[in-house]
Amino acid sequence: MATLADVARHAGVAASTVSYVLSGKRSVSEQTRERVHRAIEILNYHPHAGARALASSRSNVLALIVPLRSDMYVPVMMEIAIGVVTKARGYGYDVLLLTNDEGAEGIKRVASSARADAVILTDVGLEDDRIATILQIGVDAALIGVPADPVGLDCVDLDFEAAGRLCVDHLAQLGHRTVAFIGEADGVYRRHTGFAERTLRGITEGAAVWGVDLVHRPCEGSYEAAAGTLARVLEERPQTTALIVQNEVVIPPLMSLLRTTRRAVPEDVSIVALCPDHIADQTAPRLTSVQIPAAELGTRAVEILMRRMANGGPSEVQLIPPSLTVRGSSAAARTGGGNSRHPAP
Amino acid sequence: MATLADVARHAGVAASTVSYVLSGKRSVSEQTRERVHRAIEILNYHPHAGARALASSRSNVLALIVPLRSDMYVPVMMEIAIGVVTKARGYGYDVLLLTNDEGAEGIKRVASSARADAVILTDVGLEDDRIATILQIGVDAALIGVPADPVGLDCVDLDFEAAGRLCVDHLAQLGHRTVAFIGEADGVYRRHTGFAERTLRGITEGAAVWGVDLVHRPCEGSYEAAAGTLARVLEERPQTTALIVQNEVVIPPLMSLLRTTRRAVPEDVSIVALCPDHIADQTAPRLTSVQIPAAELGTRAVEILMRRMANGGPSEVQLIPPSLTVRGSSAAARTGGGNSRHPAP
DNA sequence: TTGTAAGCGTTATCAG
DNA sequence: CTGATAACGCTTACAA
Repeated sequence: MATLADVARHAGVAASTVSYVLSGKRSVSEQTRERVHRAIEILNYHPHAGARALASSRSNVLALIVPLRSDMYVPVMMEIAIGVVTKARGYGYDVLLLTNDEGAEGIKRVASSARADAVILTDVGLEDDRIATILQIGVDAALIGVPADPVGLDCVDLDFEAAGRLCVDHLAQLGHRTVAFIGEADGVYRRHTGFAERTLRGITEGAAVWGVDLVHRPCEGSYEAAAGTLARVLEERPQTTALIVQNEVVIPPLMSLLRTTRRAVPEDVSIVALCPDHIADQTAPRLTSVQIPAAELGTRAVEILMRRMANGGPSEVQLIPPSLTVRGSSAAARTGGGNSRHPAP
Repeated sequence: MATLADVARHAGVAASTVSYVLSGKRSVSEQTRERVHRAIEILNYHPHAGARALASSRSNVLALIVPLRSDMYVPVMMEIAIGVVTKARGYGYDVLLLTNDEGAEGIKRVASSARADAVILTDVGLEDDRIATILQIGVDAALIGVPADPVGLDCVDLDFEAAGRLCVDHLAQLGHRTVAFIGEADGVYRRHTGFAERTLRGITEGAAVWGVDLVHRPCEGSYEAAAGTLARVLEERPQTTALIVQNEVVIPPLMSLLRTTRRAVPEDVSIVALCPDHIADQTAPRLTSVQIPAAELGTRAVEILMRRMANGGPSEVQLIPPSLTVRGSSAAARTGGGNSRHPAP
């Protein structure tokens, strides 16, 4: 492997000049720059990342911490990761992938060993123990998700509360008065995951405002869970005309159950989902949904970090405004004073 | 941040001694080792990764290259990544996440800048341009997937050919004689993705051996695609009694379509899937399936690299034998000489 | 516009 | 069993 010194020798310049050509931190005459570049080309020179990190005390690496839990929707995670990596590369950064089983220790490790310059946290809970570590060691960080107390932290997330409200608004405007919210698995709420609780709040408040009669049912990802939850909802509240669904894996079973029990979507039951667009596009009928902008969450997190590492400045919470796309799964509620075609026995 | 020198001073020993305490590369008296460890504790010392990489010319980092294509099943990718990261940590390695949009350049970059010691490739095609790069720069690599010419390469994959044959065996033994294979999206075959072609070959050969009448239908992930594919298959070959499905995302639409058209699974149509277990468990009835051992692929890739970086030795191709789990979606074919309840008009 | 040289924090060789 | 010390390859004042 050629070193900077080799390049300098070959180009007949000082080592520092080569370095400056590469970093652009001081002006270099067109001539010598050319010569240096040629030498780099010829010798196939690649700067040694470790040496660079040592001398500059910057690793040009971002650490991305992902959960290894399986009760979260994986494709969203993956999309975030892709977004992060792609954006980071645009700034000349690489991305280190950490799982959460190292917990806060992992963050401490990569930060204090200077393996990474900054950290991106995903799946942030309302009370998240990793936050204490971040504040304590003072590593630059961006959170995807908003904790209960975001003071001094850079966060980005979909505005889930507004998203929840948006779902209710849409249904209420269509005349729906009895709505069920099929949510994430119970554990997600017990962990006080921010996005889940905020969505619930938005939906609850929206329902109160519109006078919509609402129930919330957490739901695991299996077919049985979906079946049980749906059956219970329809039995207890046969006048239900609309479903809001936040648990993406439960959408396919839900759809086929409705079909099996001969309830047409959207004629008998309207559905509004909170999910990535490509999920909403894969069902028949397509789902009216509030989009989860996963890739954008990733790229924004990177942008936040780049800004922070350059400027400093005050921390901020970025809430991305939700947008609801009307597709085929929602329609005006069956008229007739809340009666249903499927009255209780 | 405390440095090794600080620790040495605090413990009253030479810097080299501290280094040796950490690496264990030469014996140190119980006493001094204690003192050093105490100093490390007190000063909260963490070795500087860059300095280490520079001095030892090993980064202790693995690079994992993932595709950013969306026509591959994402959860499998994620599971592989989790497996890789977890296993790598066990060996003291961190994992750098690269997307394939840098292509072979990305590999070159991290390898020649010594950002990573070795590379793990996923989504390996039969003819993969990244292989040339790997061989050329001589970086240690493990491929998840097997190229057409694996000479000199370390590979690991599910034995997809055997997996395909296994599916046919199972169905044939149940008396099925007309089978459709719903495969990956057309692009996957056009890219000559190894696993897809091998599966097809296994299925084709199995069908030939058993005298099973087989059609292969590539299928995109949308509901419409699934619907179209299924409709066409059933129209053209109404005597079809079994489906082999390799495209995980079309499973939910397929199931609900069968339900809608009043074909019972497994009474009218048997289904065998090639997919991760948790997918097979999420439908009703649960799917008879050949498991895709995603996490194991990841951990094996790491093990291969660790062995290679330690020993050298000849390269190897590890094909994990498939295992078929019988669940509720497959049953004996309807008897009666291949007649169907749904004859052509 | 360019060169010189002092680190950056480890590892590993060579003595003792 | 332990200590000095020369690399490792690059960045960045400080000079010229």
